[in-house]
Amino acid sequence: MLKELQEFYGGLFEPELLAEINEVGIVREVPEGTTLMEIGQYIRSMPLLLSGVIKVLREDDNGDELLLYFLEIGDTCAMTMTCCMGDTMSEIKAITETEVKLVMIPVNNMERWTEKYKSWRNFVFESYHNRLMELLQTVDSIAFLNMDDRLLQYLKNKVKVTHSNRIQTTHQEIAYDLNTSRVVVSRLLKKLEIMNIISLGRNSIDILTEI
DNA sequence: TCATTAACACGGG
DNA sequence: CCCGTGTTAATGA
Repeated sequence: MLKELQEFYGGLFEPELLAEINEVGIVREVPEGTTLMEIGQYIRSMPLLLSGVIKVLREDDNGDELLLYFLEIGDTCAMTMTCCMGDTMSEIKAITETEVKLVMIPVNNMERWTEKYKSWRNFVFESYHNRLMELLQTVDSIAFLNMDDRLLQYLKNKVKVTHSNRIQTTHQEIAYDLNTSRVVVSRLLKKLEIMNIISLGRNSIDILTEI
């Protein structure tokens, strides 16, 4: 039995299901910055996240991207589940934010597990629910918040998923995620620095206070 | 008013 | 030198 699987999903799944996951799952270690899923791509296996962070994006025709949410340990991709069942294409793009370790589960197990294991059904429903909630929060922030607050929420989110007060990224990268320009990001970050909320460095942002 | 775009200078690796 | 950063001017929504 995989150590991480037992550790993180042991309390969630029945031993029998864990054993099945262990049997059919393929462990993959993926470096940072790898595209796991493209828009329009068909999905053949479902990932269970063991460690690391995955960034989920929406992309328009021009290639402009917008961050939807992050996936952490214990999360799975909700889009994958619908895609697997209905044999449809992915509507989103997924990139590894950090180095990631995951278990790939072939889709043909989905249906059987959903019938057989209560814990699996719950997990799927819960994942759906969580993703939907995160998505709603993102929609809210775009609809109701101005860029200052969106940026703050973004930073806060980053701190949460990376478990670090130092964010390693460029202003341009943030601008892409929030679908705005670097000038704005630089200006707002500078403002936050003057307010002693953050400290800026090259390729890094330190969060000084609890946001 | 505020975002975007283009342009430029500064400086660290 | 290259790249990330900070700023400004012009333009538009």
